[in-house]
Amino acid sequence: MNRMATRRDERTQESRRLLVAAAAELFAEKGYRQTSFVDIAGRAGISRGSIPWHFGNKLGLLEAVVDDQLQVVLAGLPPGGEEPTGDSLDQAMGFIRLPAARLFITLLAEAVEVGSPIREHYARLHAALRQAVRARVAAEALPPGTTPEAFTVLLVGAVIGVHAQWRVAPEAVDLEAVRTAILALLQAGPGRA
Amino acid sequence: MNRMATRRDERTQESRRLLVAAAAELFAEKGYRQTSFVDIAGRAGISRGSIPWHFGNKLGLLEAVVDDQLQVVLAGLPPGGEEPTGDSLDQAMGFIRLPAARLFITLLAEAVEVGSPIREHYARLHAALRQAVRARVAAEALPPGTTPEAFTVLLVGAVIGVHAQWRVAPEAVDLEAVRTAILALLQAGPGRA
DNA sequence: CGATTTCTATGTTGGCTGACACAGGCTATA
DNA sequence: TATAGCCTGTGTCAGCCAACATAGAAATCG
Repeated sequence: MNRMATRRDERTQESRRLLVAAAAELFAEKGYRQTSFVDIAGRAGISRGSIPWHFGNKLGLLEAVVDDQLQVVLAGLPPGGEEPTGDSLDQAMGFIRLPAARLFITLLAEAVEVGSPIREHYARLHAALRQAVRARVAAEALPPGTTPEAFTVLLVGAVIGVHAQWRVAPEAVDLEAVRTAILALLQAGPGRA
Repeated sequence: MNRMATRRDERTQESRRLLVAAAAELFAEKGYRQTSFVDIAGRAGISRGSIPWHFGNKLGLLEAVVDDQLQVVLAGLPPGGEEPTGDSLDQAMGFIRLPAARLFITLLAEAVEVGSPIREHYARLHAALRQAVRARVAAEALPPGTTPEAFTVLLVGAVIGVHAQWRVAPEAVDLEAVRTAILALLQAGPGRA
């Protein structure tokens, strides 16, 4: 039989929630590497030492943030979303402005900036995109002149935006691929952390 | 080579000091069993959970209190103490009013009250007294009509008072016997703890 | 430049807090 | 007198905080 939820559990979940929320905001604002534990803890109103305690290390926090935001995406559009009006990827790009999408774009852009081996993950991300938009959007409609790096950034944003807008079934999006790629990209780069 | 004292050490020692001081006061006021962790923690301004954390259990705290107060006794009289003026145990009894002595008296009285097997320790305490006052006071001068329990209480108080007043050499006082007896007495009795 | 110091940020850990589990005593009810 | 429920108090432990150790970057010096 399952245990009842205790006040301890509630406190733990609340702390994690606050930290993840604060980190998501700051990562989107300043990027992953430019955001320190002090920044996050200050915004969340929790002590700095609690971050590695909860998430092991900074990458663990990023992982929690990514997973959380992917869940936000899966939850669908905000109330009042209208029916899709087009099927080109350019239109899908418009939805990159969604907060969750903004975060992923920022993270990917940062990965490119710090020189992560983004090409290694290109194929996988591309496959994820194709799988996601196969039903409604032709992946071939993407602008062909962009560099692989920028292309990938756009792809991920598109995966998110397309999914949110056209309500592609969750099974159709290989979110695990997106998640793995983002984490690997930010982990690989050299830097102060 | 020994490590430098850190702020952590200081905090630990300060917390222990506050708790021992608060416990010593409350034990002397209300007795050992009637004093709860909440009482002690409240007076010390420290959380209740810290007491067993620092001292293992309530008896560990009592042990720390006893040791601390014995050290106070060993430290000698307050400045300005005059030379001893008498050598009877009755005079020594006057010093039972010393705060440290008051604590021990209270603890022993409580041990008697809860029915600890105080007689088992009588011989040892008596020997401690004889050893302490041999140089200046005749143990045989004690009032002979008192009950063994009250007698023991008085003995311990006298050990402390005599020592403090006449500056008996520390080696002459079997403080370990006093300490052991007090702890054993309070530990043995049945009670709510 | 290279060496040295200072600064900043992360990861680790000792110490503290308060929720929880449990035991023993007390009270109410039959 | 039994029995059940309540209350009080101790001991344990997950969670949190902040000091400490350390590494890498940046600044400063020779």
